[in-house]
Amino acid sequence: MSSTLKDIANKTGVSVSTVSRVLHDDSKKYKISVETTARVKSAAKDLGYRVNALARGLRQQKTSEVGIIVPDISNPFFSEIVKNLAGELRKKGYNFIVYDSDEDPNIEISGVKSLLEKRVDGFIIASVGQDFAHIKKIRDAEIPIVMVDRCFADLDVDSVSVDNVKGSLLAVNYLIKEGHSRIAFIQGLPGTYANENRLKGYKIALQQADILIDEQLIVGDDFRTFNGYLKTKSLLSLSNPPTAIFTAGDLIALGALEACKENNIIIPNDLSLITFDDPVFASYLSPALSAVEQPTLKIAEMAVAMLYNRIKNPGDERRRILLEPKLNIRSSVEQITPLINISQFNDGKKVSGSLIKGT
Amino acid sequence: MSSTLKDIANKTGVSVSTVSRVLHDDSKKYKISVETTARVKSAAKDLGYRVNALARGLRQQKTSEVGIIVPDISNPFFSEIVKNLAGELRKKGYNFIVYDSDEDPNIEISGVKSLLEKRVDGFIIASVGQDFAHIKKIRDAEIPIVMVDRCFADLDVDSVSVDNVKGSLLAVNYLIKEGHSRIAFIQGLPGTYANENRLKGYKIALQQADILIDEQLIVGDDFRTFNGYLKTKSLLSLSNPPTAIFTAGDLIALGALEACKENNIIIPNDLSLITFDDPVFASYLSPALSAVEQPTLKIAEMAVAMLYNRIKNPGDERRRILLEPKLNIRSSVEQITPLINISQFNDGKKVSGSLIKGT
DNA sequence: TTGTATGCGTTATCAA
DNA sequence: TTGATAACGCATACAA
Repeated sequence: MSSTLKDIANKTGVSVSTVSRVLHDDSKKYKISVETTARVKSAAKDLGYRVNALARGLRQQKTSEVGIIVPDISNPFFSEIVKNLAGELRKKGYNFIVYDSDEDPNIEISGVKSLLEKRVDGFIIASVGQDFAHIKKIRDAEIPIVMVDRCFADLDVDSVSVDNVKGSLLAVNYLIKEGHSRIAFIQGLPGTYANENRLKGYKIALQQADILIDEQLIVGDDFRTFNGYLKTKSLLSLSNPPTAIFTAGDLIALGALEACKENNIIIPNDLSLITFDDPVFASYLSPALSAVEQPTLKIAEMAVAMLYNRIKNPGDERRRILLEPKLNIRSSVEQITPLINISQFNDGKKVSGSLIKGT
Repeated sequence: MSSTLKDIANKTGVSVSTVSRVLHDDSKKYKISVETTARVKSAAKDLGYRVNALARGLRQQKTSEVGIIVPDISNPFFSEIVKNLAGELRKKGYNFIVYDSDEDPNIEISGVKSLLEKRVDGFIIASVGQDFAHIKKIRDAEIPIVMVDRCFADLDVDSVSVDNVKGSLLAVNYLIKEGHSRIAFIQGLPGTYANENRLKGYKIALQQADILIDEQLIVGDDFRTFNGYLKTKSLLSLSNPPTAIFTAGDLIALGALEACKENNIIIPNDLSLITFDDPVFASYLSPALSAVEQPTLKIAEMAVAMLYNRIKNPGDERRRILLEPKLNIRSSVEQITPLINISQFNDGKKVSGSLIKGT
């Protein structure tokens, strides 16, 4: 249906190359007469010419496309990331293809395969799971790639993420400061970079306050709402339930909220809640949810800048960027009278005050 | 970097065509010896062969890709739509490319252009703005397309959306039933299909109840949070402010909530609020937000089914599907004592009770 | 100032 | 049972 350079050439009586040059606005460069230029341009318009990106990509061995893969585009955090990524890429003249891996490593792998077949010029991936063979393949094929939010400790690839350990420290130290010591952690997918570091921060905070880590209080297996719901239910039914819950992601927190509502648990009176990730609607929740905010715009900016740099300077050293999280205190955490083991905390010798500034 | 059929042919000593056949699992069909088949397959693996989708698409004149364009991927409604669309398309063996038009008609137009250049096999678009020349171009080029959520009254194209008029009737009739008569409507982008029909439903509901339409109470200009915030502020400062606000979208409602909070307006005591769109977090808001729910999964299913059918049977008659909205009553609307003009409503001769069943 | 010819990687047609 | 070859649409080196 759509016309080609050849069609225009036939119609105007010039050669295909001349048409190509004109349409690239290279008329001056090749000293093509104004008259031919005009004739070609008008013919192109008449015929509704549209360049064929497949042919062009094949010929030029590049597509000006980058492939983006995220675990869950309906998760507010990722949809914001994608949105910001989109804006940044547009500025640089790149198009992009988005894949939703649905938190499934296999879908992610097939997404990578498909994008590779499409010959994208680069990748931006928030990876799921523990396995990174497919990521390594991309890197080793010298195709520019940067990991966002989720990356791998053992794989040397450009990456941008928030300092997850610090984020957890911020949240848990705050809970401790408010008198909590039975603090549960509902985690996301175990083994993932983000989850392990958030867990690590949680544990460090407790240790620094000389609070014993109770494995019963570390639960959960993915970043979805239902996980939060289910695990909150079981935490609530413990003989010695927690006084506070820290969730590893916003969707998990939503699930926790739902479980509490069902059980007539009032937050923060009966239970305190704080979460990693700070979705737009956090302040309108009931109660307004205290949360650790990630700098999504900065993450996107950095990711695109790094990808761009990698495309232009493939030889540069790889970098891992860690961005600062921010604690937003609202009203889902209540100060409680410290229990026994908190007395140890109160001589305060192990708690780093600097981490909870801003409170 | 990546190897080609030719590389494999060279390595194995067979022709390119044979390689192609083997890799298509057409060995039996062409009676290619088991030995050659094995040699080719192993060589392909060794060389890390990966089909070049550009070359294939160019040759076959089809890509098995569909282009999706939505106004705002960070809007929960659209991210859900995209997610569901993705799942449905995957089932049918289609890949897809997502575009975020950022509620900007020009970005949408350039998105269409770019996807056309990529030679996608079909489009699914939630369009922004009033102009549909670019959509018409797609249709007239006989490229399958279905519009979702937002479409055009004057353009005959396959489409799926919720019954917007009915959705508004549901919401506003409910408000009226609760005794409200000064009901404001904060609209989205004027001139868009969704907005005009939501506005229409709002007006019909008022007229049916013999409530005078006060143009002062119809405000707003886009579907974003800030619009909701700003317009709520100005509605609140009216000498005769509304007792209830109906917002045309979830983001607008969020903005309204923020404005109320700032002005110390308690919902629903001081003001009732209800919105079109029912995001996942609606029930956790403070207060739980009453909302008109759209069947996002069904919208996605229908859209993909229609697109698929259009690809297979280009000649079929075009259809416009209208899906049923659902009113979810929570706690953001308060019953108030009817004002004067509501007495007219109380003889009830014009109100269709059937529309508010489910309450 | 413009044209010719070649190749990007596939698939499909025809031939052997 | 396999191979040679043309064509998809474009960009570019080389000619003229």
